Amino acid sequence: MPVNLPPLPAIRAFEAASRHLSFTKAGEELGMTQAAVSYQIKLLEDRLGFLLFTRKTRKIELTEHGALLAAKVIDSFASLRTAFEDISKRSAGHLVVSSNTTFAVNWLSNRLVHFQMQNPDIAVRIVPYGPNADPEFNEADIVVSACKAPPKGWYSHELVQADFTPMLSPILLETVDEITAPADLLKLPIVDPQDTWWTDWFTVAGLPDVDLSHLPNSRMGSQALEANRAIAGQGVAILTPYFCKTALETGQLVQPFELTCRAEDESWYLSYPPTHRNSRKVRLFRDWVHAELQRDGMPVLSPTAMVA
Amino acid sequence: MPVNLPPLPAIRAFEAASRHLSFTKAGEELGMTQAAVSYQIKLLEDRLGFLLFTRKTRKIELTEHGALLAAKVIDSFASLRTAFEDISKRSAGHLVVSSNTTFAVNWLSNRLVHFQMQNPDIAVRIVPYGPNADPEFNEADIVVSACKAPPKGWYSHELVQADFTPMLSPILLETVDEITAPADLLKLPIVDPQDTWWTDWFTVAGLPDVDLSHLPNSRMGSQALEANRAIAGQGVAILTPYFCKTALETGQLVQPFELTCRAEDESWYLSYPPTHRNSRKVRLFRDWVHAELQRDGMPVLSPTAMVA
DNA sequence: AGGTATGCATAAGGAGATTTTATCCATGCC
DNA sequence: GGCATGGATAAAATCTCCTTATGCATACCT
Repeated sequence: MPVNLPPLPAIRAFEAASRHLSFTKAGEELGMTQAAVSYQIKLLEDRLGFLLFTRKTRKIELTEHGALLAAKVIDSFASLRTAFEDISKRSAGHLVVSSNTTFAVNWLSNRLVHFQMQNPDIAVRIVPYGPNADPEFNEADIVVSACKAPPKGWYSHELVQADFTPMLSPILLETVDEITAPADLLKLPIVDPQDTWWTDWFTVAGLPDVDLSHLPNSRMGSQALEANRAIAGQGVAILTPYFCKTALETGQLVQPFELTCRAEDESWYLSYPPTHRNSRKVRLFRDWVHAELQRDGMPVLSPTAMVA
Repeated sequence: MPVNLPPLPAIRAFEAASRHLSFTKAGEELGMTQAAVSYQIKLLEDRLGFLLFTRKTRKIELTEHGALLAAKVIDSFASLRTAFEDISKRSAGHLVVSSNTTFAVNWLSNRLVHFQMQNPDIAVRIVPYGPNADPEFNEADIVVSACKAPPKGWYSHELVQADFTPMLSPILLETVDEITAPADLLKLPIVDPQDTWWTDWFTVAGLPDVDLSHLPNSRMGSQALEANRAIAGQGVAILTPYFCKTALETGQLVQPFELTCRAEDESWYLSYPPTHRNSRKVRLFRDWVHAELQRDGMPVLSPTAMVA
């Protein structure tokens, strides 16, 4: 077990005083009075058992021992300072976004490059977020997720509400006679039939009694994967149109019905711990996300709107 | 002006916690509770704006940033610790004795070697003490001096009282017919006639009216030099027999009268600042001086006797 | 499986160090 | 000689920092 150091405030005072060779100046640097520095130095001298400074009139000089010690202490403090500076710089330049796969794949992946170009000094790393996510998400600066409740205690911005409607591949669509009524969907394989969105949607569509529980459950749990299966023609998936924009535009998916539902109690949130409230990198990313959403014509809440 | 560091207690807590990877153990090492460590770490994390540890159940791990920082902080603290250890060792092994020339020449010089042999780990340096002494005496660990009052605030041990009696070279003695009465001394040159000891001695010797003020004054101010002039036959000096022991034994000086005076208000003192109260090196030297005096048959006060 | 022990988080409260304020002193400088 | 500068010191205020007490999660043991 390491040796105990003398009281740290005393060491700090000594460090500053030995650099300035002045208690007054040291006090100014440390934001305290000359008296306090004097007190701390005396404390340290008493502790060590020898004088660190010889007090001449209107100036002080380091004693032999004092000079020896000062050199090393100044050095150690310089190391400490650069250590904290470095880590601060590094932290300021590294943004870890813990994102839901859906958002990461369908939204972030092809836009992130723009953020990078706008902010070349910030290195972004995307890490998965979810029930079985790497616990590394603890180190995330920002979380983007579809949760009923964002991480408690965190600052959260609602991004978009979770709309959903069935989607399928046009190729799959051709395999059936026609899809004119919601009930027609039941002729097709259903991707992730236990997703509660299905019953919600069917209910709104006028079929409150549809029971999908007997169907094999793929339990993908991520729109990104469900969308992939739908694109691959493996079935009908219930998806958020906004996140399928590209697939819809390129004709990989079609939306057979206009009817979309909105989950009132479930939204996409961007959140971050209170400590990041004033973090530049977080602010830049948050504002960038909002700007992107706005470009897409999404009804975006004020960038500063915050959900407690 | 250097960057401000985060609160030092927080850094210290982090340093220990990152070494132990345990708040509890860190607390034990630092002599505080686990709660206090936890508090300090959180403080630091808030200050930095990112987590330093990821809290798993029953153990903690350093985050990426935390690990980076820990390496450097541990390093800096190690430097600090060795700096203080080194200076303590060095201080413990260096003894600066600020001594009156008389004591240094007549007493210390030929005995010091014994102390060195008994304590090979202590390097002794003698520096002059006196009205026109090098201001370096400020760094002295011990002062030996004949003062009416030892440095105020210092711990002081009375060594011997200042006895004095006239001394002269036997060669000088032969140049006069005979010295039988104190008044005979006046036929000889007087070394340092303004030394108040002369009038004191003559008064006790029954010649209260002797006035030496008209004599040329050499103003040596140090028994060592006065003794040298006496040995050289340049006159009669008034000296402390104990410090002339060698010269008396070898016949370089003789003491014409048994009569010695004692300066009631003037003694030889060994003193040291209160901070050295428990210093090993000071204790060893002080006790050694007492032992030497005792070997000489001097009536020595208890080694722990202290004059406030 | 249940109980216990371990390790960290948190709130409230208090003890104590640390800092400030207010002087004092010495001396360099104009 | 008078003023300004720089440090020492005592008393008082402040405000960290630490402890106590408790809760919570979970690993480990029987």
